[in-house]
Amino acid sequence: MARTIGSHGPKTMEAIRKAGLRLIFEHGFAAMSLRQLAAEVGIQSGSLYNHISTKQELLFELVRDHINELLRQLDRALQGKQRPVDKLRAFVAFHVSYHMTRKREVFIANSELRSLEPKNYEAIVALRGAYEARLAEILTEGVAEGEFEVVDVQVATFAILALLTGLTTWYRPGGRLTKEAIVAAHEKLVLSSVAPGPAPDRAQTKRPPSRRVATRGTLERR
Amino acid sequence: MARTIGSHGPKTMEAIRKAGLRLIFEHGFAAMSLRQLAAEVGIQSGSLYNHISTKQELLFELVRDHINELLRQLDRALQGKQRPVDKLRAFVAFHVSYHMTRKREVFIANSELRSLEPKNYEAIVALRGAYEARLAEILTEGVAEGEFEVVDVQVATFAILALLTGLTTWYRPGGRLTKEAIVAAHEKLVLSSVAPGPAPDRAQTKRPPSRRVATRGTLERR
DNA sequence: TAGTTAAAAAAACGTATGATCGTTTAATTG
DNA sequence: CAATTAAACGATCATACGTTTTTTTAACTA
Repeated sequence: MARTIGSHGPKTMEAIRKAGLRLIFEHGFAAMSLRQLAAEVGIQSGSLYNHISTKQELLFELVRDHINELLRQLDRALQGKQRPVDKLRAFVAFHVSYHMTRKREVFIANSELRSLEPKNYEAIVALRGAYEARLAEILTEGVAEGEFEVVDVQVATFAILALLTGLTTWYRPGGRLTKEAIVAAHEKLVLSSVAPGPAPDRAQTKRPPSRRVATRGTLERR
Repeated sequence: MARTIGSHGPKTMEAIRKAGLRLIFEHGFAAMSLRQLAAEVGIQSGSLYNHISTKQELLFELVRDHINELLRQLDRALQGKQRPVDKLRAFVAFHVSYHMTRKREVFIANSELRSLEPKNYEAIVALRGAYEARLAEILTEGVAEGEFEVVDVQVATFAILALLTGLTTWYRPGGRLTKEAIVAAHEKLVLSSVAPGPAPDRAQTKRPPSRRVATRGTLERR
């Protein structure tokens, strides 16, 4: 017995990616074995090599394709928006909605960078940088036009991204809140966080001078 | 040749923890081998078992002790604070300052939950819940006293924690910004994010009705 | 100082891993 | 329909893993 009746390359590849995504999410890249993955797909582990050349390639492509799709859809969501506040709102709505359905990919893209080989790592970091740049651009414009106020654009960019992405750690479909409520909650948080003007109890608090800094800095991600 | 001259249990244990922290951070728990760890410490891999009983125990204790320390110091930072806004500011300042020095622990505590055995996992999740509860409590009080406004306390809690913790992914000592500037940037973001009142351009935006919800929900973490 | 405990080295155990390779069958192509 | 390609099976390779066990030496204790 050899080739299974009904086998079809593209279909098997899809099953591999789907199972890989789940197993890496649940166990981690290193802890997922190819025997485990193959069993999940319904083939023998040696057969995986008809579809992927290495285990590393599977991880790389899962992460890369996720980020590429994210960029594609973000650009679509931002289309036609002119004012920074509209862009930011669209960014938030898109990010939250999209990430509700990509919990696994996001977690893996954050936790498995270290499992990527150097060349792959660099490619992924560059893609992530492109996504971050879009938000930084929105904030920079908003600050320049007086619509936003932040202490530091780069810090705000990373912080807001973290805030928005954090939902993947707790969100589950069918929970207490509707998708719309969650989007609304994040919109309020984010749009308020960069709103010009005082934070609570300015009259009784000492705050650093309000500085509007719109420069890119030397901050690095790990 | 057997016992090395100058060996001292507590000291070796500390070296194991330190090396373990770094290697797990850099490679992941599953990808770090005990031979690698032992080499880093300067002993043979079998000798590790004089100090730890299993590889799993090492991970568990690293994560558990980190969170316990976090809780201890948070409570100290909140001491004497009465008003919600003061508590929140103290929370932010503490969280940001503390996490600047615990980048590795934090990343591991977030990405290696899945590497914990069920019993250990539950213990850690409970500890994390205690930390989250402290922020949720502050927000709830603030909302009840009219100092804060959020769409949903639980969502805001998780979002703010994510925002504050996100710094560990990019912060490096000696970067462009001083520690104080980073704390200030986060304070502005967080305190503004829960500030009562309008987000930018209320006049031109449709927003959901402002609801002050202070209930605990059924949200779950992964 | 003899006995005990601690902590290391060294070797081995039982099991597991990513990947290779040869064979077999199914599907496709001209 | 024969030949080719695709995709699977089954076995194996070379290496690695967490852990155990025995031995050896250092440090401590009474």
